[in-house]
Amino acid sequence: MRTIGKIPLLVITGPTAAGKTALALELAAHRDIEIISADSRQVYRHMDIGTAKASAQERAHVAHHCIDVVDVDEPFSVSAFSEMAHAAIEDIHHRGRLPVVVGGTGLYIRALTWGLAPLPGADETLRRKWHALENEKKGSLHTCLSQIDPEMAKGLHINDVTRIIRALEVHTLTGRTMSNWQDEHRFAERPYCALKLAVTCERTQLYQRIEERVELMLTQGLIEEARMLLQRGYSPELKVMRTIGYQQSVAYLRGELNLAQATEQIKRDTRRYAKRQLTWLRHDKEINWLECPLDSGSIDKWVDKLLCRCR
RNA sequence: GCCCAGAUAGCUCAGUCGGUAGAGCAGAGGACUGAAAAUCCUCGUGUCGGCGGUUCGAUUCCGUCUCUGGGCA
Repeated sequence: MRTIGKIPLLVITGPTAAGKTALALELAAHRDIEIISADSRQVYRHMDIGTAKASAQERAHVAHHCIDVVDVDEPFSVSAFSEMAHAAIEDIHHRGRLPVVVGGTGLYIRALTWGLAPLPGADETLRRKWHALENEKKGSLHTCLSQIDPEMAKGLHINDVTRIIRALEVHTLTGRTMSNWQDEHRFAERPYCALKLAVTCERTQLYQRIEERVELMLTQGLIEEARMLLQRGYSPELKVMRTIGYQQSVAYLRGELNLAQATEQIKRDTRRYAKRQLTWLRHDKEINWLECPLDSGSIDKWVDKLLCRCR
């Protein structure tokens, strides 16, 4: 793999609540860096507490990118993120600083470091049409896909409607099958000289950290924040409103859950989310794992290694 | 102290007219190319409270002990 001459990029990932932000901020204290958030929810304005964004003070110390860039009812996607992040990275590098990607959205990090097939974006009209079709007759989309793109259909469960629709969409919009595009792309791009770190903890400890964080979010006013989003006119039906923490807060505000139930569900769903993140990260062989009580200063070695490797 | 009801998976409980047991939740594992904090799939062995007895065989029936509720004193 050719890395010489490419922009050096540090990536800090890991499951939620493992301490990614803290690590990045520690690094910022004595290195000239800027942070690119790789977090599919921190991009939204007015979702601060529930997404554990770095505070205004923290952001005053280090420049942060890809945070607060869209409103809750605006469309956003991996590709929008990629474009934005690529531009930020290039800019940071040209200003002589080290770009550091920090976040737990695996797909965003993959797209950023391994590229993204040049596929068209979402077509809501098509999606609505197919959803209606599937509702009429369960399994009909999978049958349809197996005629168009049998290879893709074989790898997708009949109930995985999201991906089945995407595959149909790509075929309709490009005239080529999804599996064809994927075979061609294979996440084989390497636009940066990247070093990936993932912070993690022993499972019980991670779950304890999650519990503490959820409690903290609630005392910081997570439910009020959700109320504000509703007051701004955002429908609870929006995909983004189904985000962990907000979904349950809305249910509480509507009287569908009591506070204890809402709290328990937020904790549970966050645990499950962390588990899914770990599943995703586990098979990225480029990742260097850091065990969670991190001794301070340990990250410097990695930065030195990165800079040396990418010289 | 006496009476009653319980004791079965991490939790709540079902069940076995005697042939060593199963749901929900929790949890675990996996998938993932413009919805990704979303979405989708798979996974249930546990001294059936302890010790005796009856029986070819007891988690199930009987006795006893321990513990937990509730009631009466």
